[in-house]
This record gives sequence, structure tokens and C-alpha cells, in this order.
Amino acid sequence: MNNKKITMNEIAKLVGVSQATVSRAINAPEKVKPYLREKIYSYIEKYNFLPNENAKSMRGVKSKILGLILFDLSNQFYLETIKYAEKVARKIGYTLILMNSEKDSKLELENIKILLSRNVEGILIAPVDNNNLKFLKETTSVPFVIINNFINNYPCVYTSTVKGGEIACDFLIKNNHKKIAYIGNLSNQTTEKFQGILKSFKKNNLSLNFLEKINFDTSKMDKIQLENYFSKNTFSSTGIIASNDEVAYLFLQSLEKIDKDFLKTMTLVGFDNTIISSLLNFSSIEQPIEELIEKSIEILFSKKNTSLSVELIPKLIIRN
Amino acid sequence: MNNKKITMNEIAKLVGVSQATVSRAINAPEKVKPYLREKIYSYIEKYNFLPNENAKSMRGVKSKILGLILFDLSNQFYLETIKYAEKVARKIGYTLILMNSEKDSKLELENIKILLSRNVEGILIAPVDNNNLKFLKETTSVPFVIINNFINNYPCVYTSTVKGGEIACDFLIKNNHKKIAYIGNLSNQTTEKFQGILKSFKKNNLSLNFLEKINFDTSKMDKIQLENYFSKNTFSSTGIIASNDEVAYLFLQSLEKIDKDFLKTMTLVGFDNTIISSLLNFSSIEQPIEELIEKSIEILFSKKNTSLSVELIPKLIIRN
DNA sequence: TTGTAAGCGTTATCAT
DNA sequence: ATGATAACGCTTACAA
Repeated sequence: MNNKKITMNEIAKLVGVSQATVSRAINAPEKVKPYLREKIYSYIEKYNFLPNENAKSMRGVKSKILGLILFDLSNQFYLETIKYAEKVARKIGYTLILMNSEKDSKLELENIKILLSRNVEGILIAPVDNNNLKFLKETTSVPFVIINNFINNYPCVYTSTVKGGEIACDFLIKNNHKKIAYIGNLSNQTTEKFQGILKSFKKNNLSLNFLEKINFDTSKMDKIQLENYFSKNTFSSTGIIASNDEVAYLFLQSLEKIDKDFLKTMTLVGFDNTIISSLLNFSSIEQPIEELIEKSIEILFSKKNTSLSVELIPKLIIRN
Repeated sequence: MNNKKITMNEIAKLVGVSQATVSRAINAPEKVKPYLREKIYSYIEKYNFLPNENAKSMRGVKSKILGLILFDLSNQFYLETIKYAEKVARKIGYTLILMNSEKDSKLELENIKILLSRNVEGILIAPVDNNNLKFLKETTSVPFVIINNFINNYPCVYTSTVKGGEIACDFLIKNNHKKIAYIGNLSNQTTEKFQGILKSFKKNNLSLNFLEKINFDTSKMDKIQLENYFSKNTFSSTGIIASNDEVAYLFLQSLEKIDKDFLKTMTLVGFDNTIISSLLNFSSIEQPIEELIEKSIEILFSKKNTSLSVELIPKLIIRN
């Protein structure tokens, strides 16, 4: 086992040429005489020479590194994101550095700085703190794209959750559900999924009397909230939209103790099309993650548009 | 927005000292007079100076980069692996480069070479091709650890699947199941899970007559195989071990069409403790992924042991 | 076609 | 305590 990596210089000496010639043989083969070139190649092979990317990058060669900063690696959705980010990066010859900011603004900033100090060519970020974006924009020239979220004045690629809510609701209405319930966090003003539902109601000329709102604290994720609701209210909706698959799952669980026959008449739509909806066989709104990553990287490298955003349309995966 | 990153040299000029002094202020503050030091710091702050890691690495400073090469990023298990690898790496001040070899030997080698050319300090790898390991071992001095697999003569950290099978079977026997079935790929000789079951049978003095083998081609993953089996054979086992949660799920599905009451009497154990077993509420054998990563990185950086391997013991997660 | 040499941004050794 | 300078491995004018 060689203890040190062989350098261009050493290859050059071995071959009996100057180091510049070795460099040329690699980067501009046509400028090196075939005989020499082949000889150089053979030594490169023999000694497993690999050019030092750090040295190249010092000479102004692009780093070919992409950074991906997510705030959560537990979530199935972000794990898919990683998969495609690596795939797309690799396809265009880039290496992916993955970081988790754990929803911590300070950690997010640290991660950004690490990426900058490693000369990444671009950053995909699911951001935690707008100040960090401001930092990126104002003090660096490294391009970045916000994924899966819309933040004004920054380049974003995200799936329209409003549209998602609308599609889900349209589907239920089209399937003759006369009363529709939304289960999700309604304390927040920006419940876009719910807004999509409202849109659908308006579009279909339905009275909001037929819309049931079930507030669910998604930070807690315990089904007792739902059981409480069902014990206090008569639940008459047959079309149900849950703010995500997990919530839908909790809904199903709490349902089991309340009304079993109901299962047959109702239609449930979740969000994110995770393994949950696929296993439990209910419909779900899917985000086009691969497209999201592709678009993000496309924007990342398109010089001109500094704050162009792209909104993607989600897709309803219909089950049973 | 600054168009170029500020360098140490520029900071030095701004402060009115030599570049070496700025370097010292950062790396050996005690060697710089407090007044100057603070002045330098203030400029570093002001201009958001970040040292160029590539340049540092050229001077022999460690890269603080870890590489993680997996052959599949769809699998829930490997996605967990990523999460912990990033976490542990970050905790010890390292940056993680993630790569997918897609079960392709050539791609795996490419990935390895990219990591080497980026001067990674160590590589965690779920390998595809032993030749690539040989390459790593014989032509480089970069330490690497094989995760989640045992390969002779290489440092490995893995969970004993034999033990997993044994634990699962012990559990079923202890819960008075008189006949036990294993569903999984039995065409392969190295079905370690099955070997663990055999061990448990021997240990518990049970005749192998009470062990039912259901061969399941896990590369296909369609439940028709199981339905076929059940239509041809009388299935009398009440303790069932599936080679993983997904197989267990398919088993449950095919069961629905065959015998519903059976559900109450049987006990099912899967592997990997994924969201499937948690949702469908059956027991599962869990791998200690965080420990696996921690051990791997520990071994990676422990100079002396070149081919020390660590076997971890999985844990049974009991449900319903 | 090939070689010489400067320079990228650091660290570290040597003077001062 | 500070500055000048060499060196890390490479790319790229420029010279030969």
C-alpha cells in the first residue's frame, strides 16, 4: 500500500517529461504527441494517479461540488430529496455534500459557511431562517435555490400545496362526496392546503357549510386529539383530506374505535404519497420530487435569473 | 454582493499586517498581540472572511471530509444510515459526501476515485464489488470501513443477521408457537436469518419438522408467489418470521384472501423495524443503525486495527 | 510539441 | 511579535 498519493510531478519524473506535459496530456491531449501521451497514460494507470481536486480548485477550476442543506433527515420526503439530489448531481458530474440543519438557525449558518469554505458551486437549501438566506445572498456570490418552499425575493422551486388541496378536493367532489372534512393544523394562517380546498369549493359552487374543519396540532401527532373531536362532534363528512399521510393514518386509527362501517363509504386523501398511503391504500397527493430537484439545479446554474421561482403542480395518486 | 470571496491576503492588507499574521491570529491567537488580533477579527467579521479549505488542505491540513458510499438510496434502512452518518460526522467536525453506487461496480469505483481525488479522510462503504475494496486497500492509504456487511479481511461493522433470526425465533418459541414458518429467499446458501432460526430450534430442542420453509424470491417482491404457496400447501404455522418488513407485509396481504381468523392466533416478526411494521403493528428485528455508524467511524479513525470487525446485536421490537 | 515559471490561498519555518 | 518566504499540486501563459 502506497502511503502517499502520487502527484503529477512524480508521474512527470517517472515518465521523464515536465509536469506541465502531464497536465496537458490529461487536460488537452491533442497538444501532446501520441507517443508521450500514451506513455504518460500508462504511468497514470500503473500508479493510480488521481488529480488532486483541491489543487485544481485553487487554480480556479470549478469545484464541482453541490451542497444540500435540509432541516430534517427523518422525514420520508426529504430522504427522497436526497436520493434525487445525489442522482442529478452525479449525472452532471457533481459531488454532493449533505448537511442537516436540524431546524436550528445557528447550525444552518454554520453549514452554509462550511459549504462556502469548501468552495461549493451551488447550494440547494430547505431553509430554517431567512436571515441565513439574506447572508447567502448579500455576502456571497454562490448561487442557491430554495427547495420545497416559497420565500419572496429568492429563487425557489416548490410544489404548490394550494394546488394540492384543490386537486384533492376536486377529486372528492367529483366522486360525489357531499360533505368534506379537512384535518390539519388550522391555527396557522398559511395553511395552503386548506386554501386550495376553499378554492375548489368556490369553483364547484359548493357552500362552505359542507366543509368541516378539524384542527389538528401536527407538532404533537397524537390521535387523542382526533378521538376527542369525534367524541364531541357528529362527524358527517364522507370525503376526508388529511394534511399529510401520517395524519391520515392517525385519522384511520382513531376511526376504528368510532365507526367501522364508515370506512366503506368514505374516501380519504392524504399528502406526500408516502409508504403509509401506499400500504394503507388510500389516495394521496404526490410531489414531483425528481422534477423539483432537476428544476432547482437548472435554476442554480442559470446565471441570469436571480430570483426566478418555479411552482410545480402536484399529482393525485388515486387508490381504492 | 461581493463577487469574489475575500482572502487572507486581502484581510491582511486591509488591517495593515502581513498575511502570515492573519493566519496566526486564526490558528495561534496567543502569538498575536491582543490589539492586532482583535483588529484582525473585526475585519474578518466585517468582510465575512472564510478560510479556503482547499488551500488549507494543500498545506497538509486534513480535509475533514468523510465519504459515504451506498448502493441504494431507496431502501429505508440506508436512508437511516445517511441520517446518522451525517449526524456523527458533523459532531466530530466532519463534512459528509454522499454517493450512490446503484449496485454498479463501475460506478462504485468511480465514486471511490472521486472521493480519493477530493482527499477524503475516510470512507464508509456498503460495497458492491470486492475488487473495489481491494483497490482501496492496496493502492490507497485512505481508511475505509464496510458497513452492514461482513467481508473477510476487511474492517467491517455489521449487525448479526444470524442473531436476528435467532432472536426472532426464540421469541416465537417462548410465546408458545409450536410451528414456525420462515418466509424469505432460501435459494441462496447464505440466508443467515434462516441459520439463526435453525440455531434457535437446536437450542430449544425442537424438531425441524416444526419448521416450515417458504421460499420467496425477494427480487420480485410480488405476493402471488405467496398466494401460490398457500393454495398448494396447508399452512399450519402460527409463528411467522419474514425476511424483512416488506415481505411480512406481502404475507399479511396474501393472508387476507386465505384465512382471516388466522390473524388473531398468529404472531409475525419482520426485519428492519421500518414504518411498515410500526404501522401494521407487528414485531420486527431492529438494527442499531446509530451504533453501527458510530462504531464504523470509530474504527475508521483508529490507526492500528486494519481489519478489525465488529458485530452488533440486533434488537427485537415487540408489538401487539 | 515541450519546458519554464507564475500563481491560486493557505501554513509554517525562518529571520528580524 | 511580526514579516518574508517556501511549499502544497495543479493550470496556464509564455518561451524555447
